[in-house]
Amino acid sequence: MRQSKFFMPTSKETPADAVAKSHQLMLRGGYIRQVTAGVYAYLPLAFRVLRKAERVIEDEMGKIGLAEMDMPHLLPASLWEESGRLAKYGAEMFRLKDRHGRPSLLGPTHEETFTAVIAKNLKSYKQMPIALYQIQTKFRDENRPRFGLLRGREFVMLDGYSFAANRKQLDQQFDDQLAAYKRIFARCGVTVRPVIADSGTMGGKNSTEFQAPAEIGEDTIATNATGSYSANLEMAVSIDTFKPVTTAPAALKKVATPKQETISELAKFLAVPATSIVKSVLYIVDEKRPVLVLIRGDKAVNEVKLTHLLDCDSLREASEAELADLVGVHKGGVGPVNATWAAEIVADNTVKGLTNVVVGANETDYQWLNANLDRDFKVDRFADLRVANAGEPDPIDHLPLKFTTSIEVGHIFKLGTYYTEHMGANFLDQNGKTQPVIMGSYGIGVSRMLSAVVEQHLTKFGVAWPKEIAPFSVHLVQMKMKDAVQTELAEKLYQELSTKYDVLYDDRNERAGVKFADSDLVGAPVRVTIGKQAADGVVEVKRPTDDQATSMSVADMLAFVGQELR
RNA sequence: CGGGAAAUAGCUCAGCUUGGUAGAGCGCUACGUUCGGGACGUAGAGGUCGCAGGUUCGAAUCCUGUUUUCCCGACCA
Repeated sequence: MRQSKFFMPTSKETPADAVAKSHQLMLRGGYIRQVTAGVYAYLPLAFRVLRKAERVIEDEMGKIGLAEMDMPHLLPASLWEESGRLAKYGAEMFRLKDRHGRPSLLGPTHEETFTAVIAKNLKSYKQMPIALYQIQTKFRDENRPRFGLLRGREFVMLDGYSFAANRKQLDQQFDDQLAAYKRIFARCGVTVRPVIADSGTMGGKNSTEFQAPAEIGEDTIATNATGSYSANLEMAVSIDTFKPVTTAPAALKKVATPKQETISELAKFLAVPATSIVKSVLYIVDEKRPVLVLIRGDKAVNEVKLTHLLDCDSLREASEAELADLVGVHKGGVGPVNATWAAEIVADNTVKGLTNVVVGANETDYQWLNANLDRDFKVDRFADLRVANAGEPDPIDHLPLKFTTSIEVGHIFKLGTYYTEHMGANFLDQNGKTQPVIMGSYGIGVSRMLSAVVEQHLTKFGVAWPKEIAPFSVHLVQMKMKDAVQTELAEKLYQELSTKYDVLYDDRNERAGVKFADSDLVGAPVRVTIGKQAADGVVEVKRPTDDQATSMSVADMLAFVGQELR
């Protein structure tokens, strides 16, 4: 490609709206342009990277025997009614009506669509195991799109679905996907950690996210030093190292704690450690059931764990208005003693073994002292409901957990029979018995992965693209367009290199500084500069991570390029 | 969805407090001088000041509404 014909509007200045480095780089480098919030035009550079990443995915999917296909983006809402997700998916979905008034939507994911097709066309165990995938644009009306391609309202995703007649087949399919995903990320130059993850409201097992540690990111992962344990913070389990001191139960006593709304304020006011306070948080479950959650004062409630325990579709903290209505107190005064308004009281394991604790008295500005479990309040269920803390021992090897912000670039899990049961995707097994098809679900955020790659491969002035997905493999930069000797050599090398590699030839009549700066933004694995030494058949070679270029003969350069791009 | 901020030239921003008819740098065009890390000079093109209404002799500036974008949080198969 001749750069004079290419389109990459670069700029010196950083756009004001971009915060993430990857976002800035892609805007400055002319990779993307925003069209509206969370929606971007992929300019030629980004498009090339995207296409190459897709080719890597197609290659690896082919290796594990998956056929690629393409589902429609425009879907009837009725499909989602069948699965029961129309209401659950809620505001995230782009909904529209066609001219006949039929409710429709733009596909945010395609479990339903695949299951519907399978339900009609897969009838025998002999047709399984089988798995299919597609790479296409998804639509999600995100509340808050951000960081460029990291979270868009329109984004490119690989989504794959496996269909199995039995658990063993599913396990094999899952393992194949896991291996393929590892190869895909390795080839795309993304450093990832597979972590234990939540599988969401539709259930599922072995939920594994591929997390790319980066400076920015929307997730936090907890890992130990050896990597024997790594989990998304929302699922992370850690060992509580606090050892409660048991004291003889003392008499319950009500004390005034005016205007003490938080645990730290309360601890200071009463001169007790936070570990002697039991925090009570009222949750509204599925918009109707008030559930009181107890946890030791120094810990925080993990809502994902709580959702799993309660097996609910939604939950949220009660609002001040609801607290006033149900309990008659401000936040901070809620407690488990005589909490008759709670449909259920659940507690985190940290509450076990505590004696003579401080709890809210269900009266604004009053707390009970010396409250004791079973004597003064009851707990219906105990479970691990807390957010793990950095530094706590992991549950496998008891090594301290380290927290890292990261980008979720992939997610695979064993979905099971949720959709197939709801949508009647059944088959006949060897015994002629009807069974629901067992599904697996696999996804990679392809456009998001671009952000992750850039975040992980930034250089001082630009980016160093991994060779398999670099927009160009070689950037041929001619210093002086008016120099006939340079032009002759450049044209010759352009032809020669183009037979084997993707070459961008900077044939623009620009100053050296402009060319180098743009070249840093293109981030090709090898830059070949044709300058003053062209007459001697000498060129300069530089990789994005090299501090300076190296002069070498054309022959050496060709060998070097071959080595680098092998 | 809650909280905060912003919207003026293609980009980055100033001007607004204290109303008087639009500015800078970069980019763009032409010419000249330069020519290996985003050159310099001269001359130019380019703006419904997000939109609507109000106050006023007069509004980028003050008031009201509205739209959009960004940030923090919540949410996120």
